[in-house]
Amino acid sequence: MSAAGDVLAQVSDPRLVEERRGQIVRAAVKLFSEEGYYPTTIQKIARAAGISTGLIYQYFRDKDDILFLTLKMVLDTYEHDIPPQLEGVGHPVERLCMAVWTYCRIVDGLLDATVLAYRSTKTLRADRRVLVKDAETRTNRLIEACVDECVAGGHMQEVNTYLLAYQLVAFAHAWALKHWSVGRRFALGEYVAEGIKLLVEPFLTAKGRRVLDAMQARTDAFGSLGRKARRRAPAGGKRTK
Amino acid sequence: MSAAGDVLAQVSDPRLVEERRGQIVRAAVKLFSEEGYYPTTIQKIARAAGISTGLIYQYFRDKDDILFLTLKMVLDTYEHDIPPQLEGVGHPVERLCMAVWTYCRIVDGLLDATVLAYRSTKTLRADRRVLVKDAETRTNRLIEACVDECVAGGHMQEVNTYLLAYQLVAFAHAWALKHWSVGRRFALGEYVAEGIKLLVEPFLTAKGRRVLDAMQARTDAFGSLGRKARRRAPAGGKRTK
Amino acid sequence: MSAAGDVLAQVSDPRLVEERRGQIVRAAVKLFSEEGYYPTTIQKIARAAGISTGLIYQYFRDKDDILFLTLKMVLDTYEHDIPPQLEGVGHPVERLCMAVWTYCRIVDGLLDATVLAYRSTKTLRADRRVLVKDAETRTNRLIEACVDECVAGGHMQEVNTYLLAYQLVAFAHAWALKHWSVGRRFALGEYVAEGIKLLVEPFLTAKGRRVLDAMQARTDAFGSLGRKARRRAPAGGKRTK
Amino acid sequence: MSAAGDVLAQVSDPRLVEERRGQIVRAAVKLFSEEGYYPTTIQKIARAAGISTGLIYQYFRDKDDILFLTLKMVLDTYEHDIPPQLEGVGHPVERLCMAVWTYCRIVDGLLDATVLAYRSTKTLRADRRVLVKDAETRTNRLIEACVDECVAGGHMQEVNTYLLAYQLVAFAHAWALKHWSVGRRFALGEYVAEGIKLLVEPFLTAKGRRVLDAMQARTDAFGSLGRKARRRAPAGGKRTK
DNA sequence: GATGAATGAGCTTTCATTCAT
DNA sequence: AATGAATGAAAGCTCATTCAT
Repeated sequence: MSAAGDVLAQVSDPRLVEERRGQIVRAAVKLFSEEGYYPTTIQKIARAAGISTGLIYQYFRDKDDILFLTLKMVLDTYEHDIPPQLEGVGHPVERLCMAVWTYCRIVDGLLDATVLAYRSTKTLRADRRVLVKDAETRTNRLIEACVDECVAGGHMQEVNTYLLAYQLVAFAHAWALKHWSVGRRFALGEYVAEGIKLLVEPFLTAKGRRVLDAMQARTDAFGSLGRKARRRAPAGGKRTK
Repeated sequence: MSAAGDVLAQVSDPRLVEERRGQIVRAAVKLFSEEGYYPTTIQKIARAAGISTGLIYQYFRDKDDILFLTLKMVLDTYEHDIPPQLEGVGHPVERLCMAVWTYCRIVDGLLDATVLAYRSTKTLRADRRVLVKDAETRTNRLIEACVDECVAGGHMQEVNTYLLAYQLVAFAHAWALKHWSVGRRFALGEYVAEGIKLLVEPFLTAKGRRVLDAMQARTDAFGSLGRKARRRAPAGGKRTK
Repeated sequence: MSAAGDVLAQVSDPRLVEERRGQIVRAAVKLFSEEGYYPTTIQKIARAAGISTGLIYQYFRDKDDILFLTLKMVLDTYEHDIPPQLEGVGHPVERLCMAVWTYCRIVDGLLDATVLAYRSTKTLRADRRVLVKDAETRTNRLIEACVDECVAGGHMQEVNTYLLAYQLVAFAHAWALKHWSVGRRFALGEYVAEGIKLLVEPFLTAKGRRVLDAMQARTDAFGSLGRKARRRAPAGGKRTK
Repeated sequence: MSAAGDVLAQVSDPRLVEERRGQIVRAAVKLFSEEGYYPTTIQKIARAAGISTGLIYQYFRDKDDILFLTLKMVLDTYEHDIPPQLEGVGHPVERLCMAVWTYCRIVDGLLDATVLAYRSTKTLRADRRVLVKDAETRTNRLIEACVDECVAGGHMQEVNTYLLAYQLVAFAHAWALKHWSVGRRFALGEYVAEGIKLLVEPFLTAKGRRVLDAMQARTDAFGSLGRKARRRAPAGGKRTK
């Protein structure tokens, strides 16, 4: 737990460490996302974070360290922000849809950072890379678990849940990776609705399908959101922030 | 037509230009794929290509130029290697399956290079980036066209062909991007077979499904290949060469 | 008297100044000796001294200041530790031998620090350097005086006392400077005994020689010490502490 | 022979390597000697050598490499310049005197560089340090061999030849190390003459002494040189060059 | 008096690019 | 057409020194 993944700080006050690292990582996410890892200099990060160059090295051992925490932050967001949204959602099919919807929303909020994760994971030192992949695997399992529940409850046919989960994740990621194309054609809500139609609906049993229909009737689920989203993001610019 | 995408050479003999560029790009694909764009130095490329540093600048204006041609080579492979495989394949469903299968095989042959495309497209100068995305779009259209044919022929239900094509492409890419996980669980043939089950079969009409069944019975299509592939790649670790 | 050599402190209480400086210089001697002046950071000194970085600047104006006091401490040890050992020793020849013996013992206790003095004197600011050299000169004079006494008393032939003193000092220093070679071959006592044979005995008059013989017979002077020392330092690797 | 001590160059032409390294080392000897290793920047060395910063790294792996070759150059000068001077000198006593005299002359020509060797050997990486010490040992053996010959020929009493050789070396080095004091009092020739009186003469047998007397009568050996030298170096400035 | 977080100048080193040969 | 030595700007990182608390 303390081995490869730890980023040691030279400053003792934990509150300060927390705060400064936040400052730095926020600046780094933005810059790495916009320009990439290598073109982003420590100087630029420092300036963007409003601190001096030297100070960065009180909180990170080297540039790789910054990238690691930056990617970890993104991956952790995926991992930690989905479960709370599922709380209280009882039905497996609803849970799955909510998971997909939440995942896509998170990606939408971390558009550039998601692209960054794809671009820069390989840049990390090998031991770090493993940790990032582990985090990704855990997030996949979250989705996979939802699919499993559906199958177990007889709401979904027997499918390769591992691959279907992967495909759902790929779908969410594509919102960021291919945003230049996909984002021009769909609002987020529409995108998610189409995704459900493509990657969830076909595998539902009659029983499961009824749940989905009911759910959609009840909430007009993603349509409304979609229309809202469309108004706010027709062009598709940077939105990491 | 000659504007952004052209890579000017200072050498006049076109045959030589062709040859030298091939040498250089082959070396670059390998190195960029393995270590990434920035850590790969021009000197390393020259050494790997068996020529001198200076000579590279007779055939490329700068390092970005090399990356551009390198990515273009990868994208062009996608674009150009699929159609010949479809030639003579008459039935839309068969064509679609063959397209997916071919795409995955190409990706399998360019594992690292595919990852490179994801990592480094954003590194390109903006005008170049557009050209790469265009090439990607054209490849997508290839798949989309197959899907369209299926729908038009009544072999497939009405679906969002654009998105389905995207999902199929994402599926092929995932073989490279998530090879560390997927490659450990499936042989290539199995992977493709599962993909068809997940992203093609569910949308087929009864008519279409019969074609697929017949096809699979006839060729034992991917199963055999899968078994063959399995023997050769149990661990996972194919390298672009 | 207060010009170049003074190291100003910002703290008023003299007792405290004394104590803190002692703390700091002790840490500095150790670190400078082990790693050299430049590789030793102020932070390391502070940590080794058990105080904060900032506090050092309350007692020293800058890093050069610390080096100065550090070297001064070493040089002062030479200068101040010899005379007490000569007290009560009446005969010039005995005094000379005792001086050499004491000098070597001091060097043995400050092995690394002696090397430090050779390495780092030139690093000092010019005005400081002079002071260090003055201290060295005074120590030399101590030895020279002993030689002079011997000559004056007719125990030693007319020699260039200045040079002989220098050579005796060089002999003592060599115990530290060439310890990697000399320390492997001799115990300290043997080394000193050989030094006397080489640099004192040859110049003694018959009269002086008799004194030396008597002295050696009486005390088995350095032989015993030599044997003792040999047991404790067969390998060579005494560290300043 | 090729292990730790080798300094790899990235340039292939050996003549060029030789020349450039000479340029660089000459500049480095001068600068390291004057200001010390750490305060001398690569930029300064490059400027002094009349080349660009980057070029230095084509001929040296890092700064430590430069220091190593610099010190090696000094040590090699000691080792290689003495033997030729002994050629044709037949008598052991004459050979010994000539060796001492030559050593001192070499030191005189490398005043600052000799000081540098004392200051900076410890700065070298451990494996390199050993090589430098080996070179020093070999030079010592040169002197020791001369002493041995004298003893073997019955020209010198039985003495600890190892230690006597060390003292003679220390004597030569002192001309550089304590030049601020010694150089003010003696011309080089006088210094050497006094050294012979102090460290050679006393140990000669009657037979050996006669040779020395004859030699001094014949050549007025160092006196004349001493006077010459005195005129040229009364103050004692930097003379490395 | 004491702390230690913060600063920023300055260092070593790399590498895309040029150009004399 | 080809070489590869040479350039120098720019990067990551360190550390003496300061100063708010």
